[in-house]
Amino acid sequence: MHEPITQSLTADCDRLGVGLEVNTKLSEQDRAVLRALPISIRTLVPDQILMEEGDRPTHACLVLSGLLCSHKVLADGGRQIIAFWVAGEVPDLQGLHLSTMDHGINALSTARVALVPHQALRELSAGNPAVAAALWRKTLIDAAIYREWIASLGRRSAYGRIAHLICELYTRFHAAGIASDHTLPLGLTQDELGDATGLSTVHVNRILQQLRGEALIRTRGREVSILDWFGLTRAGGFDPAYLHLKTAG
Amino acid sequence: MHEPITQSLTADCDRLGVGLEVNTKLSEQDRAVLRALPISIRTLVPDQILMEEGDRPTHACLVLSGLLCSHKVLADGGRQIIAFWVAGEVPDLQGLHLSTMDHGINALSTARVALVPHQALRELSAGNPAVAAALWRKTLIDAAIYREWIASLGRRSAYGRIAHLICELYTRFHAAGIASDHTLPLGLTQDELGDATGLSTVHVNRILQQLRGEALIRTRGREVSILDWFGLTRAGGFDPAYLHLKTAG
DNA sequence: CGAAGGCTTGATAGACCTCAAACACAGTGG
DNA sequence: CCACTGTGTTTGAGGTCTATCAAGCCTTCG
Repeated sequence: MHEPITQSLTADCDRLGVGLEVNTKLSEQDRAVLRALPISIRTLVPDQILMEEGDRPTHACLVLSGLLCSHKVLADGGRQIIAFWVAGEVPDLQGLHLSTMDHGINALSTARVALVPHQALRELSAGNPAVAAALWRKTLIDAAIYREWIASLGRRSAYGRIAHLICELYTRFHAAGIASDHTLPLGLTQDELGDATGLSTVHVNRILQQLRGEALIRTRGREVSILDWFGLTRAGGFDPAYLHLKTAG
Repeated sequence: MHEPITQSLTADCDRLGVGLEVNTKLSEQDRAVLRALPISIRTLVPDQILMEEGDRPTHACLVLSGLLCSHKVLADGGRQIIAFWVAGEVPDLQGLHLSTMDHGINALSTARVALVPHQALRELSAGNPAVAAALWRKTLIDAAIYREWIASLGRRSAYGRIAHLICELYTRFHAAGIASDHTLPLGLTQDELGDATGLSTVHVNRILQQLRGEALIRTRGREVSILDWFGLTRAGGFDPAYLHLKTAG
């Protein structure tokens, strides 16, 4: 917990620009504008709820560190995780133009977030088309990921879904500078993995055993190492085009 | 095919404004700007492909009449429908800021579409913040629908999924002025219904029989009538909040 | 009238879920 | 230092939901 405060705050101020640059090239001027946004920083503990369905937030939330998720709770009490959010991302960017939350957001690990007033972001967008386009583009990429999840949930087997999810998360963590060496500090329980893939905990466990048995992955605690990247992408039918990474055009 | 051309063209020119007004209030001036967009009209036959995964379109497509869908094809040949698009909607609005299509778009019925150059839409957005916000907002609502589909595919039974889809499509068709009296001119085969809900044709057929047997719906050809709206919403766990209709705030 | 596409039905198989219990591990308090 | 506790993981057995296969039927349309 004894982080070098000054350095950390500097990095924090730049986190949105860095996050957007995963997908979009920004000018130094644009990044300066983003650094100037007023933020207040908050620390979340695991499972802490940031927003709930029906809320009408006035601030957007930028993830500085840790992992957050969006989720929906169904009538029968079942939970479905809709999305994962890593450092540099804004889980509730849609709040800029939709007043009421149609899902909840909570922390999955200890996490630090920066709260930014919607008003400040809207004014910035109005005055700076390049930044507005970058933010819009980011919301479109979020939607592209939703589309891939729809395909995954609708047409992939449990085996394929989990393999695909690991591929996606590794690629995104890697692009965000959080993972390297094919090792993914995932921090998810098998229960949460099930809520994301529409499977039961028990079945997630058995699929993970299968993936380990085939020497595609290794798990140590809640960290996943990918032993055979090509094999895993084949198992999940993973093609990163839908992530629209800057490096991939 | 002998439509009254003049009247039709007038309505066509206004279709984008009318479509956006389903979710967002526009000024008369904004609608005038939208009417001034350069468009070229094209007629599609059922199953005709408009765009394929990997394409880099230069025009956006506005649906004037008929039904279109977005879909993904998986490695094993399985198909998942990602979204349905009705009159007034723009299936590939994400193309404004994402250069490469990550999914395909095709017509499900005979359909008329208007092609609008991306460049014209971008310039319009740059010069008119209200219209830009309306377009952005529409892409965010598309994403909200994706989120609901993720929850549906992940956590609802076949029975709930189909009931929910019928509720959603009736609500959207109704908002678009295409359906009324709880009768939905759906025009989908059971095969297509299965591709949207991640189910086999055979199972879709059995679920429809169940819904009919419970007097929730009636089908005549490819038209669905909802006999018991409240019962159907309960069967599907349907709450229209996620559609962010203008009338609902 | 024939052909094609879509709908319906039955039988069987398999994927995945539920329930229940044992096990592993980290954190806590005595 | 060691029970104790709680959370998460693993295992087994049985059941349910949904897929697959195969065939017959019905409607539409040329």
